[in-house]
Amino acid sequence: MPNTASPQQSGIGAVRVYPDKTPVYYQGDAATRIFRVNSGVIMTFRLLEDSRRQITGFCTEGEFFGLSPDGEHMDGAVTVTSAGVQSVSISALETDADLRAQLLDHSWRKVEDAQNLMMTLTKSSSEARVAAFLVMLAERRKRRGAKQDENAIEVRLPMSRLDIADYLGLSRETVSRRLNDLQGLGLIALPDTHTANITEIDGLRRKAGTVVTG
Amino acid sequence: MPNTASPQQSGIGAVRVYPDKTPVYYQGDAATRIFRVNSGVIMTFRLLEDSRRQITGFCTEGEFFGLSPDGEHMDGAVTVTSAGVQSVSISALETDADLRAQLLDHSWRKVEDAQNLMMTLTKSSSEARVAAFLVMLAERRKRRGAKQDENAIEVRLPMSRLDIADYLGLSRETVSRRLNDLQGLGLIALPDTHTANITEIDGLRRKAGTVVTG
DNA sequence: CGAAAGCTTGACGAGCTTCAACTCCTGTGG
DNA sequence: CCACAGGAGTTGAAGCTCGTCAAGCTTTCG
Repeated sequence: MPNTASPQQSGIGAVRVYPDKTPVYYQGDAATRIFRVNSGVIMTFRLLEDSRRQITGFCTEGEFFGLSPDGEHMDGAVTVTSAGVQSVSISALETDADLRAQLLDHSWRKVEDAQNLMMTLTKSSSEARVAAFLVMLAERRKRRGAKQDENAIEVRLPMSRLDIADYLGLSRETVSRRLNDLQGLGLIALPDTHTANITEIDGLRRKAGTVVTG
Repeated sequence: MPNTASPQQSGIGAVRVYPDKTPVYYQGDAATRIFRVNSGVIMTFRLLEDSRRQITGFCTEGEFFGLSPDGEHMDGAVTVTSAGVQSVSISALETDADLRAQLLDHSWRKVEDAQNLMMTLTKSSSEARVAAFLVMLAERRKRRGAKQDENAIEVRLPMSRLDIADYLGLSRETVSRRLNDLQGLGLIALPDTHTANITEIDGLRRKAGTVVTG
């Protein structure tokens, strides 16, 4: 593992840039480092024996991933887009109290996100799930300070339909259908496969029922 | 709030005993304390506007609950059985490094559990979910040092069928049907509604596919 | 420019939810 | 002591949503 020299900033060590669709670590790997997204999008996922997949999260700028209690990664991580990733040895936790505090806060949020996702997965129709997914992405863009007209939020969908499906617990066909339905209802526009223009965020929220904040 | 004097053990403060089916805190309450189960069973859940419910976990001896990043509880908590609960002010985190370390570890496990549950919820048939639920309870009993014959594990089901349903994302009718199916297959016996005797844990595991460890 | 991968659309069937009726158990009051 | 009411659980029947299979279409990339 070729690690570049580490700029010491708040306990954060080596920085590295990955091309898109590149693994960062594999499920089952020894968990020796903690990761944080600098730029781009990372997704984490778990695999079953029969090669089914649950995507457990899409991580964007500022988010931690790769946390593991037992020294072994329970999920895998790949880049969706090209991404910059910081990492720090897990042993740095011993000495860096600030990092520990950050991680504790972040972990609680992760639990919250996971529970939100559970609500979406069990209690919602396919339409509600897809709507919730779009709302989540819109919220995330807004949080990142993308100041824009409320009535034409452009959301990027760098991941494939199958990725979305495996996140929402649906088939790729259903994702495709529901996206088109929402377009037919005039809530969104789909100029190309990887872009969604939200024209009625309120209507979308109503469809979503519960907002996924993860 | 009648808090008894606090036995200081590893930063854990006030102890309190609740009868069964008693709220410990409500969704939306200010999160000023952190809780830990001393005895009995607690369940945490989230509500939607339309009064649907997702049970996010059943907590038994030793488990923490009520962790919240934003000073407000995102879930509610009630006792399933009569239960002893320790609690400590959230401000104790500042001074107690040992508690912080425990919580960080516990939080990561919670994320893992939530993700396991997600796998179960999205990728499994109703039969697999119910089987996974029973295996989870059996594992938990074993972990608690209940040394017993592998071929007659008695599992208590103190929660209602609806509670199980809301945990597994099913209807109570389906839970009922699948439990009876498993009994018909000779994998379990149901002497009464709140007891399941697992007679073939391996067969049950096979049905479950993925084991829920939460 | 052509091949491969990703996406969409249609038809069909399985599995779960919903609705409804009935049973069982518990507790309460006459 | 028994009748009755209410909640929880079970069981049956019908309907709908979503997954699966299959074919056609579009985008991407060498």
